[in-house]
Order: sequence, then C-alpha cells, then structure tokens
Amino acid sequence: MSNKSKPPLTLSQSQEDYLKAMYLLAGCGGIVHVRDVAEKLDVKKPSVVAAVKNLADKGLITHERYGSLSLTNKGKIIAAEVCERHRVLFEFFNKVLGVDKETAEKDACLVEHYISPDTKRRLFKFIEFVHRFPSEEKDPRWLDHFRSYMATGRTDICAGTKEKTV
Amino acid sequence: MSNKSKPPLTLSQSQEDYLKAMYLLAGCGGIVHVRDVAEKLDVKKPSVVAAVKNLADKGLITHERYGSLSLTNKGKIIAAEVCERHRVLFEFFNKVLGVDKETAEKDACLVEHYISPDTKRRLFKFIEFVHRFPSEEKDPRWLDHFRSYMATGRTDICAGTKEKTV
DNA sequence: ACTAAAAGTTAGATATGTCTAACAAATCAA
DNA sequence: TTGATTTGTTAGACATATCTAACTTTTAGT
Repeated sequence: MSNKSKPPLTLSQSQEDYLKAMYLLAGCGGIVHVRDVAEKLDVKKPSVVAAVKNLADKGLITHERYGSLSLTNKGKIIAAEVCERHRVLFEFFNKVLGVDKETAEKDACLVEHYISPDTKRRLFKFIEFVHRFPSEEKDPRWLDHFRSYMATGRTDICAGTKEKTV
Repeated sequence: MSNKSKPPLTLSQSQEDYLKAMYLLAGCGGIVHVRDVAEKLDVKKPSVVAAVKNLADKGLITHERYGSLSLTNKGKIIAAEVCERHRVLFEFFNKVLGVDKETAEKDACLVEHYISPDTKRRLFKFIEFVHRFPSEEKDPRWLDHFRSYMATGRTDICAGTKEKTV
C-alpha cells in the first residue's frame, strides 16, 4: 500500500483556462491542436506548449509530440466542472441580476476560478429555484419586483401590491 | 496641455489585497507598519516592501523610508471600493445563498477582485432589495422558499403550502 | 518526391510576486 | 547611552506565465 498521499491537485486560473479551452474545442471527440488553443485564448503557441506540458504532467491531458491533444477522463471531469461553474455564474449574472451578456460572460470567466464548491452548488440551486417558481414558464414575481427596483430604485411595489394573487 | 493620457490604473489581485489590508489596518487615522501588513496578509516583510513601492509609484500610498505607511485620498477611494465589493459579495453568499461565514469570507476575498462595476452595483441592489422586501424586519417569502428548496430539494412549497403561514 | 507553408517546439527574455539571508535603522531597556 | 531587539530594506533566488526569434517537424500542393 503506497503511503504517498497525492497532492490535492489545484489548478491556477491559467491552467483552468487552458483545460476549459481544450475541452470546449474538443467538443464531441474532435481533435484539438496547439494552434486552436492559442487562438481561442489569444496567446502565442509557446505559451500553449508550456501549459500543455504542465497539464500533461498532472495527468489531465495527453499529447504526443507534434501531434494532437486530448483530455484524459480526469481532465474532462475537471474541465466540465469549470464549465459548470461558468454556466452557473453567467446565468446568475445575466438572468437574475440582468447584467448584459458580454459583461456577464467576462465576469463569469474570471470569477469561475474562485468560487468554492459549496457556493457554486447553492448558486446552482438558486438558479434552479428561479427557473421553477412559480412555474417554468415565467419568472417569479419577486424577480419582476427586483427588476422594477433596479430600474426605478423605488420600493412601492410591495407597498401597493402587498398580497399578490398568484 | 499634456497629451499623455493616464493609463487606466488597474490593480492586480495582489495589489488590491495590499491596499485593502492597509486601509483596514489604518482604521480611523491609525498608523500602519510594514510589519502589520505582512502579518495580516501572511507574507514576509520584503514582499510588503515591494508592494509598497509599487503602490507608492501609482500614487495610492505614501511611505517615508523606515517610517509608516498611509493611503492617499486616491488610495482610500480605491480601497473603499474593494471593501465594498467584498461586503456585497459576502452578504450575498452568506445571507442570501446561506453559505457559512468562513467560506463566504474566503470566496468574497477572491471574487472581489474580478467582478465588474455593473455586476457589483446590481448585486448591491439585489441585497438591498432582499433587505427591504417585504419589510426590513424579516426576509421576503421567496427567500424562505429558497431556503426550503435548498434544504429539501423539493418544489412542493408552491404547490402544497402555497400560502405559507410564517 | 520535393518544396513551401503551416504547425509545433525550444531557448531565452521579461514581468510579477513571492521567498531567504544579510544588512541597516530605529526603538527600547538597563 | 549603549547594546539588544525589533523593524525595515536590499540583494538575489525561484516559480509562474507570458513573449519573440529561431528552429524542427508535418502537411499540402504540384
């Protein structure tokens, strides 16, 4: 029985970005090239090569010299988690807070690297909650109220319409 | 008329952390030492000295050799903004999502560096909204529903207990 | 099959931000 | 006031992550 406890495998923001880019570029079984990653992340190829070496050492991707890149199962799992964090944040910023898509996207791209699993989970639940109540069809009334509040800065919705007929 | 347009003055995460630490340590006119900052941020003194030089060059703090540190007005304004972002995020994570204080604190510390002004503003409004509706005394009903949903994963509040007796 | 273009790699520079070790200044205690 | 302790600084190492320039390998066109 090996007593070497594996290190917790934390990735830097940069490393998560590379992994996510490869994951998204790969799509369903597609082939990923250094070139594509460089383009997607707007960095030069040597930067990608360095990152690739890094992630390969961590067992998250495989790479044969002068060949193509692919994610290991472990890499896919982690990349999917990053994407999920991104999605949840984007939804919250855009759908709930009403941040425009472009800004929501940028914020999500940065913030996704830093929220804890618990916060992510709760945010996920929150969005689920928003989408389900009172029905999947329309936003809950309180969200409409919030939007009004954002727009007008006024608090007269509740005062006037206190007991709402749902 | 000088045609040198001033650069937009963006701070790195690290720089914001140093500025915030000094701001909080200074409190109301208190004196801040390199030592204190190092302790607060859990770094060594030479790291603080490097950061101090950096922030002083940007006109955010002043520092006389072997003496104490103080924030300029500009520095105070920026530090206050960072603190505000922190507060807003903490409140949201803790009060709305129900994340435990420690985690909410950690998440806020990281995320505070990355949310855009607009997202911060909306989050601020959101929290204000939560605190005001239906009254300043108690949480809005939908938030109770969300908590239930978090706890039970069930969607039967609206269906079964539509009009909840609080 | 050969050559030119494209893609990948290496080496080495730069920037940031951290550290340790050694040194300098200030403060404190006797 | 002087010597020890604390505090601040400098120099230099290291890690990460980026870049450019030069090189190698692969691919594609003819």
